[in-house]
Amino acid sequence: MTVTQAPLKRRPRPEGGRPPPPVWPGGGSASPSRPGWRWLAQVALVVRFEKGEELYGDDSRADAMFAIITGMVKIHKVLPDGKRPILAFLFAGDLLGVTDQTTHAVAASAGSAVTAYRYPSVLLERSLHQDAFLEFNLLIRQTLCREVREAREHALILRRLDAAGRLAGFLSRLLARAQGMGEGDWDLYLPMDRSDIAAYIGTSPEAVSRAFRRLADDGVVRFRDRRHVRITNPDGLAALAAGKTPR
Amino acid sequence: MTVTQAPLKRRPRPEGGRPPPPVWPGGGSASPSRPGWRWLAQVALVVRFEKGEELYGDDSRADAMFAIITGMVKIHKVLPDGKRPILAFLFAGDLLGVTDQTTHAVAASAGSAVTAYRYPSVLLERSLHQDAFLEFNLLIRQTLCREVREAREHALILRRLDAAGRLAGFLSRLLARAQGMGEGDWDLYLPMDRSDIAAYIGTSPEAVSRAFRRLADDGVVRFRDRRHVRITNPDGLAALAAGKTPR
DNA sequence: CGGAGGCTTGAATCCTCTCAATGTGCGTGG
DNA sequence: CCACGCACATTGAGAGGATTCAAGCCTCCG
Repeated sequence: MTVTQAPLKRRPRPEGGRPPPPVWPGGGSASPSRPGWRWLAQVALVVRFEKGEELYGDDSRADAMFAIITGMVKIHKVLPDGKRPILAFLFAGDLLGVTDQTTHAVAASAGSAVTAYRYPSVLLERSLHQDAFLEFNLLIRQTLCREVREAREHALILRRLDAAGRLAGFLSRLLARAQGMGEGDWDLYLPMDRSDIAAYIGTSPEAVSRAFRRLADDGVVRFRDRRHVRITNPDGLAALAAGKTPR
Repeated sequence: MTVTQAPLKRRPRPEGGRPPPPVWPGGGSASPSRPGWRWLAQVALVVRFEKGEELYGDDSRADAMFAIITGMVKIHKVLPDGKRPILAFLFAGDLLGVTDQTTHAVAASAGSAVTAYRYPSVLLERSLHQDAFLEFNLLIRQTLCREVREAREHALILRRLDAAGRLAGFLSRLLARAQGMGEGDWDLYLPMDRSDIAAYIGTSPEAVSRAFRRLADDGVVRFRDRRHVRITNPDGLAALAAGKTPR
C-alpha cells in the first residue's frame, strides 16, 4: 500500500481512468449525486495498491474502511486447501471493510491498480459529530444493505448448475451495474480475467471458456477481444440469467 | 397474520417452546444479554403466523420489520419457473425486514408457527429519539453485518459441488448457531423438512437424503428420528464442511 | 523476435439430476 | 384401539453435464 497524499481542504479530483470509470465515493451505484460526505474527507488518506496487493487480509484487524476511487477490488476468502473463492467484485464508488466486528471475516485484494480513500476507524469515531454521525449511519446502512442484496444475488447465481446460466447471471449483474452508472449501452469491459470469473461463479476457467463460447455461438454475446464483450441479445441473456435451467 | 396483543408496559414472556428455544429479541445469536431495546417495545405488536404464511412477499412494501420470538422463518425468492430457493433460515431472536429500500427484495414466510414482534417503520421513525436512535442504528448495523456474513457463508456452501459437503456445511452452521446459544451440545433439531434443506443448499430432496445417508454411514451423524440428529464425529463434519472436495 | 502467461480445446470419468416406485411416520376417522 | 390415508422420506436406474487432466493456441510484453 502506498500513501499517495493526505487530503487537504478538498477532495482531489481523480484523473479519468479508462475502463473503470471514476466515481465519487457515495456508497451506491445508483446515486453518484449524493449530498456528499464532505466530513469523511477530514480523515481520509488517499492510498494506492498495485494489482494483487491486499487491502486487508482474512481475519485481519478491522481498523479502517475504504472507498474505491479507481480500479477493481476482489473480496475473497482463503480456504484451507489454498483455493481463493471470490465473493464479490467492487468498483469505483464502492465502500468496503464495513463491519461490526473487530476483525474482517474476508480478505480484500486489488484486482487491478487501485486508488482509494482510507478511513481509519479511530479517526472516524473521533471526528463524527451530530449531522455527520447521522449521515454516516445512513451511508453504512446503505452500504450494508447493498452488500446483502449482492450476496443474495450471488447465491442465486451459485445455485445454478449449468455454467452458461451462471455466466449469464454474472454478465447480467455486470451489465446492470454498468448501465446503472450511465455506462455505454451494451458494451461491457471485463476488468477480471477468466480465472477470476471462474472463482466468482464457482467453476473452473475451462468451464468459463466453454460457457463464453456457447453464449457467443448462441448469438447472445460477441467478443471484440478477450476483455470487451458486446451483448448482442439482451433478452436472450436475461432469459438465461433468469433461470432457463435452474436447479 | 394474527395480531395477538399490543405490548403493555413490559415485553411479555413467551412460554417456552420445545424444539426452537425462545430468546429475547436482541438481533444477534451471540448476545442474548444485550442492553435491551426496551424502547422498541413502544411500537411493537405481537403477531402470529401459521406455518406457510407469508410475513412479507417478494417486492412487497417494506413497511415494517420483525423480531422473531418463537418459530422459524424462511427467506426466499420466487423464481419465474415457480422454484422458491431459500436464502436464509431465521430463528428466535433474529431481526428481519431491514432494508434501505421502499420494497423488500425477497419474501419471508413462516417455516413453522411463528410469533414475532412487528415494528411498523412509520411508528419507528416517529418514536426514535436521541439515545434510542443511537441504539437503533447499532442494532440495525449488527443485524445487517450478520446478514452479510451469513449470506457469504451460504455462498461458500453453494460453491461446493458434492451434496455431502454442502450438507455438512449446512449442519455445521446450524450446530454453531445452536451451540452459540448455549444449546445442547451435539444434538441438533432440524426445524425444516428435507425439501427445505434442499432448497437452501441448492440441490434436490433426493440428494439431501442420499447425503444424509452417506454422513450416517461414515459415522459422522446419527439419527434419532427424521428431525433429530446427533453429531457423532464433529471433526469429521468440520473436515467435510471445510472443503474436502471443493470446487 | 522470443518467451511466458493466459486462454481455449479435447477426451475420459465421476457425480448429480430427473423420473419413478417403494417405504415410513403421523394424524384422522371409524 | 385399530386401520386407513396422506405427506414426507428414502431408494433405484438412466442420462446428461461438469470436473479433471493434458495439450495446443493465442496474445501481450519484454
